Amino acid sequence: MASIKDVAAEAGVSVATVSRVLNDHPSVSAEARTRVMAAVQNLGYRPNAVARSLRTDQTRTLGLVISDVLNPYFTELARSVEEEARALGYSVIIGNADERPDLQDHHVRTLLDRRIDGLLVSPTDGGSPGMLDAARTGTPMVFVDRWIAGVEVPVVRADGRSAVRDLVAHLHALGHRRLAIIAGPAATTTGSERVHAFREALAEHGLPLPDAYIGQGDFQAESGRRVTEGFLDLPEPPEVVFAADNLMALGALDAVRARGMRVPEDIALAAFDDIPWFVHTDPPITAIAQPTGDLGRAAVRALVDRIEGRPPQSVTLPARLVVRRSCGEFPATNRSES
Amino acid sequence: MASIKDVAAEAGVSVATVSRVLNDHPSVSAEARTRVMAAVQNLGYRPNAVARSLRTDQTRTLGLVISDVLNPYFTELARSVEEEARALGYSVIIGNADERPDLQDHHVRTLLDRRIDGLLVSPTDGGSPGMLDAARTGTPMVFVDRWIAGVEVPVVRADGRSAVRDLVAHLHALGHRRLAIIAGPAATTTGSERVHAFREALAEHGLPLPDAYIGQGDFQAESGRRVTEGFLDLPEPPEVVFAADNLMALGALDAVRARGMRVPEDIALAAFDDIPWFVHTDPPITAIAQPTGDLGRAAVRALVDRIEGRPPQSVTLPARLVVRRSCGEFPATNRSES
DNA sequence: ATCCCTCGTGTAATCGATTCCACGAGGAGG
DNA sequence: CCTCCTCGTGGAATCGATTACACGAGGGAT
Repeated sequence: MASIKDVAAEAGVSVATVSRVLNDHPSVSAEARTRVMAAVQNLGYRPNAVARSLRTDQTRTLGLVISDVLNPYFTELARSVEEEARALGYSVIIGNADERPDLQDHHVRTLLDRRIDGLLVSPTDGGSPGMLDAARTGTPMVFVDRWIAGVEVPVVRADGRSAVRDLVAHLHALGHRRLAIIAGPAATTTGSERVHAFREALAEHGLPLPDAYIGQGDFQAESGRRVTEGFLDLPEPPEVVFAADNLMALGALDAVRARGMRVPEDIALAAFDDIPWFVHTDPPITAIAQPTGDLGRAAVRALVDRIEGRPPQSVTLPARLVVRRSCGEFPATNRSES
Repeated sequence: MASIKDVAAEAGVSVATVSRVLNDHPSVSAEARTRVMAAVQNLGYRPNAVARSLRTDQTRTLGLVISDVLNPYFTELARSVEEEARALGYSVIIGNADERPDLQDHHVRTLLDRRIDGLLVSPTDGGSPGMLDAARTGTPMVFVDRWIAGVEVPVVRADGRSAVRDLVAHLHALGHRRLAIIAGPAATTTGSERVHAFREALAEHGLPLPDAYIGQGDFQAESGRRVTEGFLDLPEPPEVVFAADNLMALGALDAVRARGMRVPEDIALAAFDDIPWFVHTDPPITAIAQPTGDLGRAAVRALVDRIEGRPPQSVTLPARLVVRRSCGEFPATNRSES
């Protein structure tokens, strides 16, 4: 592969001049410029990003460590992150933690070894050692979706509290009183916050949230199935199951169906995170939709601000309730479909 | 951030010795080794992958350019690719082409600039200039899922022909005679091959595939919707719509539903590519399942073989039909569910 | 005519690693 | 006791870029 030296030789100038042309530095004669351009064309020369990064100490690359690529919410997030980053002249390297702290750590370390300019993380647990190190040693970093308390890092996330309140009001109005939740891991903020918001919303209607109605999941489909089976085995099973993410809702649906029961006649179902398929499931699933694209874009902007020396800002965007049919229906009401 | 020089100073040895310890070269005294290890610990030193890559001319990184991250098929593929690559000591950088040739080219170029060791591509079109260049100049490369004729690159893909034959037999047995297909872009192999296989299978039953029953889609949901509307507007609409990927099936479902029609009573639906949600759609969708994980792993192994100087092999794995309820039901039959 | 700038260019240092080569110490063999 | 290896080590070149510094040519002001 042709290097800058080859270009210099071909154009009959020094490597310094070639470099100046490539980075369009002002003091290069028009003649030298055209000769260099021609040589670049002839040789099909492309600058070696590795060498450039070594010298300039910047890679124009962002790392994104997400909890689970198979979760449509995170893939949409990844997509918007890449889009915005590209618009700002950065590339993105995605690391998939699969909800495993050790994998998360592996990716953070690998990304740091590659000297990425900044890191976007949706932490899987309370913070793996490598990640905390990175935050402490001053690697530009922004948390997205989930965050870790006590770490000085901007956070870009959705606030689901008012949407959860809307959901509970909706369920209450439909006559449901025994509501259960499939929670995410308590070590994640989204895991604990959603339970918290749910409990508070229930309290507003004078409803309890007994321990038996809090199932411990891990944001994966299999745990949704397992927890739902537990609920159905209870002497007094809940009337509603609220899954804290879309994959656990999928698992819950599997479990309900395996028992030959129907949604919403036998049991109602709602989920946090909305995805296109929820419109076509049987029945269409009522969900809380996050402004995923906006979240991703805001996170990139915050990170790039931090990298380029501007003060980054934490951002919180509201989520909203999308009512469908999985919790039952009013005789006549206007329901929204996305 | 500490460099190898700092470690050398701290340990009281030369950088050469430090490097030897790090790459466990045999001729280093036990004493020097422990001193270096201690220094590494103290300083929290991590080798700079950028510098190492510049010197050794290898990045231990694979590039993966996929057609659309939002398509669950490709995200599953990406996941298995990353997994296998990690097991073999490589990282993966994913580029999302969004079915756009210009974006595909952007990613191929960016990845090449980063001097990745090899490239896994699922080409969006007949081959963008950058990609053909890469293939010609000898960048280790493997096509996955889709490929380009006439380019000397190993291909790892699924063969859907027998599954399509099974599907058509199933549809025929259910009494359907007017079968339509929503095709992918003709420039992609998966776009044209699936139509071809469908047409051949129809011919075996003496059924025609009129032009009006071939809709031109682009593997995105919106095109599935548009094409399906066209089918429904026909004087004699088809009895079955076969979508060449899962997103177009989603669009088709949208269109059918918007007309207030039901699947399979009013029109049957089948799709290429199976995804977990198809079990829970209304109705569950009959689909052709590819061995996605195996495909991803085989592709990585082929690419790494090529990179490390072993002869790479093309691989073709069979896809299989998964019958559900979206095409209608027999009075009594054994249907499989995943 | 002299001085001083500005402009275009080249030489060489540098980034952080790897690795070839040279060198000295010590042991084995004659 | 001398020679020859082997082993552990360090010096320095190298990968491909960027960039500080030096330098010579040419133009404007005095």
